Amino acid sequence: MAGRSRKPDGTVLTITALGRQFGLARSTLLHYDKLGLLKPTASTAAGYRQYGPAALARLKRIVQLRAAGLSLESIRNVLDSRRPLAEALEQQVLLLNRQMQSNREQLRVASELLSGAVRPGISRAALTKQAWTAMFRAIGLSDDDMHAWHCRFEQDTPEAHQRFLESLGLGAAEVKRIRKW
Amino acid sequence: MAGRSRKPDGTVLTITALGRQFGLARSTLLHYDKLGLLKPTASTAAGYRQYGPAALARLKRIVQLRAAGLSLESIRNVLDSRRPLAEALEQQVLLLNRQMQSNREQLRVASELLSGAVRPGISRAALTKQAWTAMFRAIGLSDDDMHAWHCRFEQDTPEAHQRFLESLGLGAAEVKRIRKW
DNA sequence: TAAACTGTGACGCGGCGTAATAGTAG
DNA sequence: GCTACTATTACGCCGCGTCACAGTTT
Repeated sequence: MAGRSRKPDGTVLTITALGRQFGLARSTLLHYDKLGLLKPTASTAAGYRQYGPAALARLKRIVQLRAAGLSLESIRNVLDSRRPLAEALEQQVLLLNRQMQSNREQLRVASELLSGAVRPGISRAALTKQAWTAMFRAIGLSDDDMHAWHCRFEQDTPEAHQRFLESLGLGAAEVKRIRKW
Repeated sequence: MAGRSRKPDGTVLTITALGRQFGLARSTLLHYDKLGLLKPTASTAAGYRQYGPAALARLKRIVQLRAAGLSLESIRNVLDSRRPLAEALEQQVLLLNRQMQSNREQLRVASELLSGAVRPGISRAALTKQAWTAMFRAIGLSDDDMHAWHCRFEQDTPEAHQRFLESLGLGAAEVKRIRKW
């Protein structure tokens, strides 16, 4: 019995079975194998891929990191300890912010074209920022109140604060300035 | 002179010159030609592409629509009147919203992994929404004040209001609810 | 003649999906 | 022998960038 219980999970899966466990297609796992991202634990005499518990655990991490949008190459570097995880994630956050910035810009252009070129003079950033401060004043907040509000936001959830400022279309410089303020 | 002044712009550009006018690479225009998106107006005896005013105008629209993120295929359909512009733009807005949703989700996952799996029970949406209301209360706003604030935001810049609510990670249903409120 | 252009065609990127063909397991 | 798997190889997508090689213009 000790021999049986020593190994907590002796399951060995074929490629399609493993895919089903994670909602992935067979072609995906074939691709990962070819890239060297996820190699099968062993092979049968006929060359069938066999995935053991170790491969299963590795795939779990792969799926997790892909959910954060990391490239397969980057994931491989992290899992093979060629690169610290935190570094890859921080870079990924920067990349995602750039992408969202780009998406916002495209959304703005599409909206403008849809409505037939609205107020092309004033930049959207200024508009949105102005609208915000105007609304804060409308509910009776002074500049000091706004300052206090930013401080609280920054201390509470700095990351959300960052994203909020960026969502106004502000440049990196101004975001930094306000967060230090 | 009448013959000269009848045509307002007789400029004919070579491929690289045209590219410089729009900040595009030669390879880009070669690509557009191959796709049938932008054909040169004429050709020299040696086969050199020549772009006239009409091509210039068309390229201007192409650049504009690409700034909204439309695919080259979609742009071609619009410019060749196989598809109404508004329809393509509306579909593009939907696509961009999906992409931003996806980006937000990836950003959330990346942040969670960075901070070492923080409170996996509570959803990020709830957290962010809670943080927001908490901060509003912290500066002395009542529920009625918040209501008034949302109303103002919605009337002023409904689109920005929509994006702001989505940036909190709220689902489409809740966004709709608040906007109607 | 040399530099700076032009043409065409092919390959590469990322992350797989989709055949096509042939062998294997139950 | 039938069906459901498996293997490998190659091509397609999108929007170009980047050779490589040859001809043209200045």
